[in-house]
Amino acid sequence: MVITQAIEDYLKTIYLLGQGGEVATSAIALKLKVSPPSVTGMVKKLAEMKLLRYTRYQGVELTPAGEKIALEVVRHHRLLELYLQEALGYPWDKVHEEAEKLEHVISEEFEDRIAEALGWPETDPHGHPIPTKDGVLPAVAVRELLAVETGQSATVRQVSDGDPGMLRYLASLGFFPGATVQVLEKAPFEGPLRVRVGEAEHAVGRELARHVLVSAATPAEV
Amino acid sequence: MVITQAIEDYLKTIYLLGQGGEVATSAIALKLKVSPPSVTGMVKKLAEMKLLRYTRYQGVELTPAGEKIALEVVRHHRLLELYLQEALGYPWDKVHEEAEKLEHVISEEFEDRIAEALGWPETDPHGHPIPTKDGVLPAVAVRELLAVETGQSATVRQVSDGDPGMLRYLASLGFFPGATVQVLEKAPFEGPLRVRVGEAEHAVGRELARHVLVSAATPAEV
DNA sequence: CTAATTTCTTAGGCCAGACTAAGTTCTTTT
DNA sequence: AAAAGAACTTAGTCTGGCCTAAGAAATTAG
Repeated sequence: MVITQAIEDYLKTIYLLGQGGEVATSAIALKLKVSPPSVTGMVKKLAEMKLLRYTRYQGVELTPAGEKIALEVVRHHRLLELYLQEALGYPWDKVHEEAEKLEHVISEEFEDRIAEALGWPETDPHGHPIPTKDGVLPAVAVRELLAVETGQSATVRQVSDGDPGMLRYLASLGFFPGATVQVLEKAPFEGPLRVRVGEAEHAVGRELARHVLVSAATPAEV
Repeated sequence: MVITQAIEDYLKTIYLLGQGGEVATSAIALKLKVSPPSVTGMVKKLAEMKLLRYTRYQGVELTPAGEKIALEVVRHHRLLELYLQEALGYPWDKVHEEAEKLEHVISEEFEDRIAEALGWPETDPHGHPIPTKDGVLPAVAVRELLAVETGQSATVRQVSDGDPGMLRYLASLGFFPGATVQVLEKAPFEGPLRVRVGEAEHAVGRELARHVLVSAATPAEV
């Protein structure tokens, strides 16, 4: 059973989309930028390999074996992101793209050495937890910024990567892991949020806000 | 015109085998561990792409365009080898294998950043010159250890990578770039050489000696 | 509850890059 | 210079991973 790069990419994507549930083939197609029939084909193959369970017309769910591989790839990805930033001085918004290519190629040895160089870190530059070597994803209690009550404060925990443009924009507003944010006002319907981040106040669209995850404010630690 | 990893590997291999001349398809097949027909097929395609000149039943030679790509890959490879050793503490004999995978994947940005971190180095851990960004391979005047006169001394310049076992063995005898070696005696026919490396004396087979390149002794710099 | 729409799958093909088996052409030997 | 051997190529296949076009199931609408 040979695990190709394509397979790794499917498993990783399914894992990230799936966090606790079935994943639709169309969602996978969208994320991987391939056609839906390609996904169906690959998904059948992965089911044969016992890396996931597949029910026609319904969806897909990783088996423990599939999840294990996915977590290895995610670990590689997040360690690489952090390493690129910390050791090579990559800007925040460029680490994702490079890690995307390297994650499929590095050896166990490489993984260990950068993990060591980084002091066995637990989160990547965007605040995402790094799975451990034995395939456990440290749980973090976060909720969407949208869920914060008007007037309440919270600490930014994660900012979703993927789109460098959005990431740059969020960064320009001050949304980094660790930053404190206060929700001043939520416009009704799908209107924007008024928030305070550090000194500044901004209006933030809902779509954008959905990419910011926070935990209860812990001002002391900032 | 899409340059795949396979194409990069062919061009690199042809370049390294070719240093000034035609390369036989069988040599490529041997090095890349593919069948001769596979090489013929690929070589035809590369000729179409104007990356090399190909004469049936004869051999192959890179065009400037092909050589440019080859040199980029070689630059990646050698920078990576050095980075793995210097920055991540890889042992001498393991850098090659990892670099072999990474060389096809890293971006220009990555290349620049590790080059900078290393202080724009000129040779890799095995003593091979690193091509510059604009595709020039710094010339180094070296000859085979076998060519050294009996009684003469020389400075080790390069040790060919590729086979980790051989590399480890050579290292155990003291053959690093920079080491001084004296040829004490050459057995006739294909017999071994007696050499002194540092304090120790060793008998070295011709095959092994062929992998050690030296320049005129410059004791001062050691 | 049927019809329209969306979502997913099947069918059939393409391309890259590898392979084996069966020729060619070049080289060496005698 | 003919024959034997080595080196290289052609022919025909296979596999992985993708695609489009067309059909089946599930969902939503009326």
